[in-house]
Amino acid sequence: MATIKDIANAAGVSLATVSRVINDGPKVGKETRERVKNIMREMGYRPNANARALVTKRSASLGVVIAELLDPFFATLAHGIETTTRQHNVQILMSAGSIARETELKAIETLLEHRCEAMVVHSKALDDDTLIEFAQQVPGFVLINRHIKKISNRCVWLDNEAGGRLMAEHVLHQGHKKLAVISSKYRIDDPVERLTGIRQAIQAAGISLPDENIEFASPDQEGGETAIQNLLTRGVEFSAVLAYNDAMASGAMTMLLDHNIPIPAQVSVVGYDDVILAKYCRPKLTTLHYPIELMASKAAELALLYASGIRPQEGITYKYTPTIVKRESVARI
Amino acid sequence: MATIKDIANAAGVSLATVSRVINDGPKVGKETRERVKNIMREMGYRPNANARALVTKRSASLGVVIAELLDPFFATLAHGIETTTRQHNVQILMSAGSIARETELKAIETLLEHRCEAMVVHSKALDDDTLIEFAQQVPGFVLINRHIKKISNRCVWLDNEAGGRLMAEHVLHQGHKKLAVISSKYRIDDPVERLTGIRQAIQAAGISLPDENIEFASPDQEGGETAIQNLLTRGVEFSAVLAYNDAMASGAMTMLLDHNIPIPAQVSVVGYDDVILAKYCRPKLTTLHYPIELMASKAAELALLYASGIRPQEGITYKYTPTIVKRESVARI
DNA sequence: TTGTACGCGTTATCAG
DNA sequence: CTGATAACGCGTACAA
Repeated sequence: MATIKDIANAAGVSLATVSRVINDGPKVGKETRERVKNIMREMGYRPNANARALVTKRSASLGVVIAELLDPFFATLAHGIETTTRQHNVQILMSAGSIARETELKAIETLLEHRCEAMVVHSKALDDDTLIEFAQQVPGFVLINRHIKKISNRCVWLDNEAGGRLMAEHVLHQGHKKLAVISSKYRIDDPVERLTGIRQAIQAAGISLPDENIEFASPDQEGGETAIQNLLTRGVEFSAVLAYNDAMASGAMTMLLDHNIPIPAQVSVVGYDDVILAKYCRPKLTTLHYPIELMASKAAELALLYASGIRPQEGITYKYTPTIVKRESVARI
Repeated sequence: MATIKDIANAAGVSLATVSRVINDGPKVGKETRERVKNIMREMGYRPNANARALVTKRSASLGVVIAELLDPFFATLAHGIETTTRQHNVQILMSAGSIARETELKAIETLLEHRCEAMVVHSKALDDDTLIEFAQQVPGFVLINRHIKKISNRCVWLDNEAGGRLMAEHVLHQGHKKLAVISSKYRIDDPVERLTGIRQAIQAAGISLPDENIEFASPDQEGGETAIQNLLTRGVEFSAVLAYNDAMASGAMTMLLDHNIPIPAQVSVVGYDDVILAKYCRPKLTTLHYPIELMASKAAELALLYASGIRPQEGITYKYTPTIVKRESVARI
């Protein structure tokens, strides 16, 4: 592959001149510029990003760490990042962290080796201190879907508690008194925050939520199915179920319908996230809209901004609030 | 960030020695090695991937070009690549091509600038010659979901025609005689190949497929809805509909159910791709399984292999065939 | 306006 | 076993 040197030789000019026309440098003769450009085109010249990154110490690329590309939630997240990086002509280095300490760490470290100064990372397995350290080390380090007070201005996150309240309030307003909750069995923050919000709303309504009305399972369709199965088996009575996410809600609906329990006629279901399947399943799922694409765009923008030298504003943070999307899975009783 | 030089100074050895311990070089004293390793750890040293790529001319990263991260099909594809690259300790450079000539080209060129010798690209907008040229230029250039004869051994693709035949044969075997087809309005190869297969099977069964029974729309849920709407409006009679993909099938089901047409009691629906939503929608979708994750893994492996210097075998190609997955959306009549 | 020379962080080739 | 030293491709002060 042709180098800057080859071009210089072919054009009968020096390396410096070629470099200048590549970067639209200031002082180059009109005709020299044209001549060099033509030669570059003829020889199919492409600047070597590695060499460039080496000397400029900037990489024009943004590192991304997410849990799992397969998951529609993360696909949406990735998409949000991709659209904004593309506008900035920035490449994405993508890694999956799998919500495992070792993997997440490895992913970030590899990104570090590539010297990308901008990163948006979704980490649930690493502890605060580790993340704070990375944030100190990398100017454009931004966390998504997590809030660490010490580095608030590097966090783009969702108010999960508010979300929990909202979903509970919605069914309460529809007259439901007996609620069931199917939550995630994984001990990360999100499920406990959402559950906390749910409890607040229920308590405020003067109702109780017995422990036996709460099921913990894997946060996917299968988990939703088994959770409902357990609830049904134990004879728990409920007219509404609040799910940890849309996948669980979908599984729940499947299992309820399999038991000839009509939705929402007999039981209402509320999801969380508003991923694509919420619109696809039947009945269409009433759920909480998680503006993850928007948040991801914001995170990417911040990462790029901070990486470019702008210091993050002190004391600020980027908190988003979910909103309820009413579709067909909730009925008034 | 500490460089190899800093480590050398701190350890009182030369650059060469440090480089050797980093790469597990052959001849280094046991104790020197330990000492250097400790210093590296203390100083938080991380090799600079850019510098390394510059001198070795190898990048330990694989470029990916797909249409759209949001689409579950591509998410699955990306996931397949990710799992195999992770095993090989290879970073992913991810780009979205949006099925647009300019964008796809730009994406590949950026990857080229990063000098990644391995790439798996999904391109529908670029012409054969352009792609062939890239294949010549990049040893590890592999196409996924496309077949170009001249570079067969760089192609991992699906036999779309066979798929079309299979889906048609399935409903024909179930006794259906009046079929409708909802296809994609985009003029890329896939829809015409699938349609060709469908036609072959129908013809072989001695049945006809009038043009008015075929609708072209955007290959998503909305397109599926409008396609069915058009069919219904025009009074076309059919007992089975073959969709271009699962999203369209899902949209079709929604619209049919909205018209109080039970599925599969009155109308059967078959999808294509077997993306995640096929299991989530109700009734669960009978569809063709597109082994895209497997294919993506294969493509990544080939790309890495070819990039490592192994020459692709002449005359070989990587053709996959879809298989029917029977769920609940097709009935015998 | 153009050219020279140095440095970015590594690897690799020689000598010792 | 270890150490100089020359690349790798490019950007950029400093000269000319």
